[in-house]
Amino acid sequence: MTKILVAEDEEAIANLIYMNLVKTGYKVEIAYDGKSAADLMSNYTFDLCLFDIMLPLIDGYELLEYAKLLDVPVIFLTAKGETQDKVKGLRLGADDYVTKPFQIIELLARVESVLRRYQKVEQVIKSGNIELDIRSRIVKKDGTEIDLTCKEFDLLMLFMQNQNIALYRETIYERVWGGDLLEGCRTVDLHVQRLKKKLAIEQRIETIYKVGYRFKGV
Amino acid sequence: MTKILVAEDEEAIANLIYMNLVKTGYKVEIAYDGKSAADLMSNYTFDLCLFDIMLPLIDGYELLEYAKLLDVPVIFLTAKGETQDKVKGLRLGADDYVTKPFQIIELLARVESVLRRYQKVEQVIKSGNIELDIRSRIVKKDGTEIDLTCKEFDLLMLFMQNQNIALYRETIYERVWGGDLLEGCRTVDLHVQRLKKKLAIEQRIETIYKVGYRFKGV
DNA sequence: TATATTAGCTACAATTTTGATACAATTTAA
DNA sequence: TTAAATTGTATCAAAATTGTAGCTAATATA
Repeated sequence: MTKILVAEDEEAIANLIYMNLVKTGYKVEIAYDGKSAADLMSNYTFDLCLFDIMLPLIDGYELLEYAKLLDVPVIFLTAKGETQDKVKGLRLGADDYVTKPFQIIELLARVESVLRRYQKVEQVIKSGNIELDIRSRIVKKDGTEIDLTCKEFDLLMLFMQNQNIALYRETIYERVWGGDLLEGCRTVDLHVQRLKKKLAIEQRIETIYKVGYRFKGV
Repeated sequence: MTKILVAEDEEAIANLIYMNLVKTGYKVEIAYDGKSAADLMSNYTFDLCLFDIMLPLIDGYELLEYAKLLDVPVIFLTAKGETQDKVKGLRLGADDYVTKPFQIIELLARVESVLRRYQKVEQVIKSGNIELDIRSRIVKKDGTEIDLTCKEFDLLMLFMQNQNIALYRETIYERVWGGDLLEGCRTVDLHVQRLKKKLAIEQRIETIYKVGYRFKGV
């Protein structure tokens, strides 16, 4: 999951950003001052940072230097539309710049753009000895590649994205095949079966009688 | 010397940009409409493009697509401060965006920033015994040059820029040919086949049934 | 325990997808 | 202009995936 660090001292703006990023599917940490942001950076790995320039304790420019050191892309947020700041930010190596007040959709677009550029979008899901890479569509068990068909891969991806969650047959069908599951259709069962067999993970995919299946996480 | 293409129909702005870029030490070509810009792009290699969005004959968005095909970074210039345009531009893959009226120093900073960002991107991609130089469009295998056609080169470049990533036929078509892949069109398959044969790398381009192809990195 | 429903299993056939080759259309070069 | 190269379409064969059918085993409930 893609992790984003937001350093912003105005709580209202921080919350607005937080909610929208989370809703979009990112994992987000908030720091209300520069010191906390730096601490978070040294303890966790982030895929992207959003920094206000004017921050208590440590300002955005200093944070930027630190982020560059760690090779994490940075987008600056600032109330000042002043050109001088923009120039300084970009010269120092910020990846982008958004001026407050900004439309949230613009921020999201820039976030996406920078992430795409950096290819930091996380795409590998691990669970026990199973590893699924969404980008390459390669599945490994104990490090050795397992050859899955298209549907099998999609099914496993759904399971691994929803570990320890009961998935109704209807839900599975809808998410993997699209459309509605017809009465008496055994397609889902059959594919679950094939997946179990290929990966030899009979015990990790539990059948929930009259409901569907559940992939046990570790 | 770094070469920049400016496509801008307002002469006053074009001149302002031209003078400042030249003064900073860049080599600059000006096009007053989209068609001339496209012609220049096909005849010369640029390191960066500055495109106005609203242009006679061919608009900035179309030029962007062409530039992306040639792997040239693009900064959009536009009079419209509208968020929608910004979003559209960034989504389509523009590297940055400057709204008119802009301070020339801000434009210069963004130019510098994008160039710096791109110069980090290697112009020669190596993978095993295969070596692809984007600028000279030369491909070598075990040090000896392999003669590829235009499409074959673009295809290989896409593969080498996306090693170990499952590329959907739709994506491949969009990125190499542009536009949408029509139902039942076998063009991608055929070119992959030809590429495999010419380079004798059958084992390095894997077919992903019902999805597309994957170039195995080393 | 009996019964009805639900899920597991196997085989097979239909469909879809891909590989290979030939050939025509178009563009580029001589 | 002619020749050569590139590019895409058509066709056929081969391969893989996918879902149905039919049977058996398991489960829940009365």
